[in-house]
Formats: sequence, structure tokens, C-alpha cells
Amino acid sequence: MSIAYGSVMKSLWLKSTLINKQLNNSLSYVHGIGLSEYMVLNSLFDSPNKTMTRIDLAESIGRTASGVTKMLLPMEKIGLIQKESGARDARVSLVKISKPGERLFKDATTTLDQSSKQILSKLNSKQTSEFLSCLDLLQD
Amino acid sequence: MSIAYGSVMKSLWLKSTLINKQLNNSLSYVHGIGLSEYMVLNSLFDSPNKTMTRIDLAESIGRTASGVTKMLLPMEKIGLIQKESGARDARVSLVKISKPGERLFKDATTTLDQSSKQILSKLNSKQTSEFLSCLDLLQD
DNA sequence: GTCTTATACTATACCAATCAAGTAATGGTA
DNA sequence: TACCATTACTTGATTGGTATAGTATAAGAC
Repeated sequence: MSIAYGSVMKSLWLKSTLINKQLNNSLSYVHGIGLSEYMVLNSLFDSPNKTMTRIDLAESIGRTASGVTKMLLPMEKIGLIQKESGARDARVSLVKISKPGERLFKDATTTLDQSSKQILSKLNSKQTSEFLSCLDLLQD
Repeated sequence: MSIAYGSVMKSLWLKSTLINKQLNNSLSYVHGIGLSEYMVLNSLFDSPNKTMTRIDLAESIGRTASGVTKMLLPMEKIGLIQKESGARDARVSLVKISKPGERLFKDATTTLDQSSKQILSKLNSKQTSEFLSCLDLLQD
């Protein structure tokens, strides 16, 4: 018998929507940012100079350029990120995570870890690492 | 060393957003419906009388009642579903999948299966079934 | 019967993301 | 040098979802 591939994706869809809501709720309740904003901070924090172009940022979080433009506006207003000029290419506008941004990112990370631990609580450590490697193998 | 729970959820988030887009694209390109609409048809098709209340429908696809109200409007217009009255409780308005709706659902299922197979192509069958059971174990 | 509470929606306003179109800078080519 | 294609955005319209508040019906307490 062949595998019901569609069922796997249906299950993935349903679980991920529910989990998204949950993580968004805990993050926004405690830190006032959503999962998308968290991922922006995460990408910036992990990048070499804690600085990225908007295009790379968009790519790294699976959003469009215009989506990034829009979500960065309020994030800059509350001081989580800064515009960085001085690029050799005058088209690019670099984004840098600010000190307050880093602090919020670290705090939010512990919140995310706690919630994530709860979500994964029914899996043992072997299953968890297998689950992660399966995720990495998915074609997107 | 403890497991980085947050990383698992970050990976899940990123993969699921990318895969959602992809499945939405293939479904809407070929059949004119999105993944949410597909899941509505799926729930209806699987239910005893191919009929459900809007509340149950919302619950089954992880959406709110008002979300369901809105998405059913165009689906009724193009004849994929029908309102069904005659309940003993005058508040509920039952939703039934129509014959054209069933046909489209079956067609869309083969499309979804193909796309899903492609997405899961890097996993062997053991990994795929383990992945599915891990998904089922996630707490939401 | 009537009061209160709960349920099953529906409508409005809002929010987050996309797409499509536009702008400005860059780079390659005639 | 002038032109054209490409790139890195930004803006405006639209879509797909939520939250909140409202309406109608139901159900239980007294």
C-alpha cells in the first residue's frame, strides 16, 4: 500500500496553524511582537554584522519584500531595529538590530523555548531530533 | 545538553509557511480554491452525512466562526456547498457539500497528493510515517 | 411563564500579508 | 555616451484572516 502523502500535508497544515496561533499569542502577550517579528530579530541576530538587506531578510523568513517593508516600519518606531546607510549600492537599505532589540530577542527566546518545550512534550528526545531532521528534508 | 526546542518550532514555522504557499499555488492554479477551502471540503466529505454545522467546521479546520462565515459565501456562490435548513435548532445553519463540490474535492485531492509527494520526496517511507506520528503527538 | 445564561451564528472594523505597479540606482552592451 | 535590463526597494489595492459586538434562538432556574 502506498503512503497517503496528502494526509501528511493536511496534518502539517492543521498543526502548524494551531501552533502558530499559540506561539503568536504567548509572544505577543509577553513581549508585544508576533512570530514574524521574532524571526526577523532572529535572522538579524544570527547574521555576521547583525545587519542584513531587506531582500535577504525577506528571503530568510519566507516573506515578500513588501511584507518586510511594512513590518519593519513599526519595529523601527519602537526601536527594535535601525536603518543603516553607507552601503556602496545606494539602492539597498540595510537593517540592523538595536541593543534593545537584542535584549527583547533574548527574552522572547526564553518564552519561545518554554512554549516550544510544552508543544513538544509528548515527544521524547529521539523523536524530537528525528522530527527536526525530517523538517529539514522537506522540499519547499 | 538539552534540546533546542525553539529551533524545532522555528523550523516548523518556516517550512510550513513555504509549503503552504506552494500548496496554495498549485491548488488555486488548477482548481481555483485555496488550502483552506480544500480543508473545508475535506471535513464535509468525511463527515457522516457530508453535512456539518459552521461551528464544527470552524473547529475542524482551526478557524473562527466568522472566518468560516466569510469563506463559505463565495463557496456557496460557485456551488461547492449548500445551505441546509431543517435542523431542530433554529440557530444552526448546516452546510453540505454539493455534487460538484465532491467532484472538485476529488480532483483537488489528486493534485494535493502529487504536490505532497514531491514535498516529501526526500523522506523514505519509514521517515514519512514517523514524521506523521510526530505531528500527531504535537500539543496544540 | 419569565429571567438569565449560553450558543450559533453574522457584520463591522481592523490587521497582516500579497500582488502589481512604480521609482531609483546599477551594470552591461552598442 | 546612451540605452536597456536588472535589482532593491516602496506604495496602493486587494485578500484572508481575526476580534469584537450584535442578533436570534435555546435551555435551565425559579
